[in-house]
Amino acid sequence: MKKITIKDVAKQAGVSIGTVSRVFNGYTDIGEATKQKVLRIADELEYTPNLSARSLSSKKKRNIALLLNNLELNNKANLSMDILSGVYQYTQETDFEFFLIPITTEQQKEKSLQKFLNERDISGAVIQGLKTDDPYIKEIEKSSIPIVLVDIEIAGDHVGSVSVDNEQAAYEAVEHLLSLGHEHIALMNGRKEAKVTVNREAGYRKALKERQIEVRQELIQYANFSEDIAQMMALDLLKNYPDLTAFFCASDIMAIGVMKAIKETGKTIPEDISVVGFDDITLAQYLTPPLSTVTQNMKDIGYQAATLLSRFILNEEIERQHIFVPHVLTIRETTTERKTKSGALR
Amino acid sequence: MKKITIKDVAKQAGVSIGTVSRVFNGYTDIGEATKQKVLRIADELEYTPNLSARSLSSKKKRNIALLLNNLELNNKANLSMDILSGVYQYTQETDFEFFLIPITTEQQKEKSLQKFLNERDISGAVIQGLKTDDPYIKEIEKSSIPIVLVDIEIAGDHVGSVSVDNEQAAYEAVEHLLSLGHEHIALMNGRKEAKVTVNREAGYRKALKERQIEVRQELIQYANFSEDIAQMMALDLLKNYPDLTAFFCASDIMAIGVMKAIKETGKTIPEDISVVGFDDITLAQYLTPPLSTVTQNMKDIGYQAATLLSRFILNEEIERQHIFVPHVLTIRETTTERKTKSGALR
DNA sequence: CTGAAAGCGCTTACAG
DNA sequence: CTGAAAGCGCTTACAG
Repeated sequence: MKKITIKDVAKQAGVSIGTVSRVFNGYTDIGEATKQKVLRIADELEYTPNLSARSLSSKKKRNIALLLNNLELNNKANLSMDILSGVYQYTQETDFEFFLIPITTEQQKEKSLQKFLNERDISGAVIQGLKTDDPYIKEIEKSSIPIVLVDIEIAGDHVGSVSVDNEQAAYEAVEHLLSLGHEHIALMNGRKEAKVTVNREAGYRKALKERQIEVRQELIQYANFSEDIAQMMALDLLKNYPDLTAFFCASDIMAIGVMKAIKETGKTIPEDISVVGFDDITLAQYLTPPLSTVTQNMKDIGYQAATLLSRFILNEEIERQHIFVPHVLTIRETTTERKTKSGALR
Repeated sequence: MKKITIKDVAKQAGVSIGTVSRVFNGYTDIGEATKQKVLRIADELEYTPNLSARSLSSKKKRNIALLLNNLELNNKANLSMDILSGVYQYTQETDFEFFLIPITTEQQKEKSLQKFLNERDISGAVIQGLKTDDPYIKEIEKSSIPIVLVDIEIAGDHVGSVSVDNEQAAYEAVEHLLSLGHEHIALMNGRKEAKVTVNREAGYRKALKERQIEVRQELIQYANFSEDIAQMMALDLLKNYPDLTAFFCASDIMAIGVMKAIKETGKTIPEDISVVGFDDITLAQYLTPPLSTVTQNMKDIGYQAATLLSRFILNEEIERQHIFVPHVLTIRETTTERKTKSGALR
């Protein structure tokens, strides 16, 4: 099957290739008759413009990429696919071309972002999974490539970000626990380098402060978003601080570790210890008991990110460089009122 | 930041663009000195060849794509990301370029596979999530595009497939149940149009036959890989056939539905009813009780598929067009010996 | 070992 | 409204 090109349809239709090109690019000053004829022939021949050629010759750049950092590490939580769906849907609705580029922190050291994008004439990218100490962060700050980051905010007039309002969401989660009567609430937090870690901790502190409850530094742990580490740390916490009655975890994955630790010590969830997670990954609702958590709509995050990116690329008016996507606190069965033991604390 | 091209490095290095091109394409008949110089300059300038231009001008095609059909529907099981990792890893290890193309059954009607691939000069694709009644199946059969299908086998000398040995795996799963003393085993099967459905059913039948146990058609249900439908059907089965003591489910997602149904009827797993799933999605080990299931290594499947595809593209010797990737029966806690009631059956 | 040149499949001013 | 032509950034015979 010989590849059919613009020449073939031009010849068949008896017009020049310029004309064929024009009808395919939506030029309006084309005779209706020739336009129809070209379209008909193109259809018969099953012609589609070659995107490489187009992107080479065209000045308008309409390629956007989704860069997924450390895909395999983040795989369990399965958030990337949803973001992908959102970004992809946006490109489908508009006339952007979509590219997926998996990267790793290692690769960032070897090949600049600029190179990745130049290779494919990509005009901007949404990036997920970047940590504050990743090499690309610095590059993004000093370059002028349009970039939208998921879950991490950095400076620059060509860079935006989208996420849920992590501080507010964490605040609500902790406030939920507080309203249930819990006072000694541990925070199982993520990797210190992650922006969300800082924000979620701020929400935790704010909620406690509002209720005039002292923040106990020893109840704040950083488990690097790891189920196993969270489990270990929770075990320690449970052993050393018997007055603990609740955990707020900065990710569902860590909440799973925490729940395992709680069960290990023979306590029950939520009667003895309440747990709130963050993310609402697929797993969350299938845990026993089903996990109360902060639901983020990752597909929406992807869609919004792509939308914002396109505004940067098209040089359109930007109202806000940082977009908050709505979250909701989904209360399932890992949270309940603190049980008041006889001679309880306080 | 001006885009830097082959011309820039040629000028800087004082050579022709042809020479620069040659060093970047690994030609061996280049003076060592000029080669080093070109490389140095290219590095200083942060030059990378533009892939669009390369793919336009080059005759060798080194682009492969992963087509993911109905991504969003299959999202829960989260198998696609693993396949993606596998295919991507292969392209990284070789010098193929990787493209991801999400498609839907709807889109298949509007745009031929050929068109999708022509657009980007893609020489072959691995496709996941295709059903036997999808439009592309016919197109693949009559075209001559190198294609490797995951989980579905079709005819053609330019098409291959990779999957676990579904019949054998199902056989082992059911045999496991049989060896535990179960005799009345329901099969919660998938969508009839899926090839895996047929194969897994064959394995189920084979296992029963070997033990001379009659296959009861009424115990075989097709739940379309849906959790909810499986739940409904299992409920009916449980109601109408009280002698049932085990379920073999053709996917973990359906196993989840079945487990819900069992709990709904007040029975316990595995004491009253044993359950075996298929896939070993992330969820499986977090269920209560953790699900016994057939583990497939989807990343390996992706990697093998890409490997096979490259052989088609490069016109290399193909030993087998269908590759079986090893599976393992992972026994967790949803299966146990059939309890022998007083006056039990048989 | 290396340069000059044709060509890949398009887009887009420029004329008319 | 449409054609002719330059040009996008490369690769690759063809000479020498």
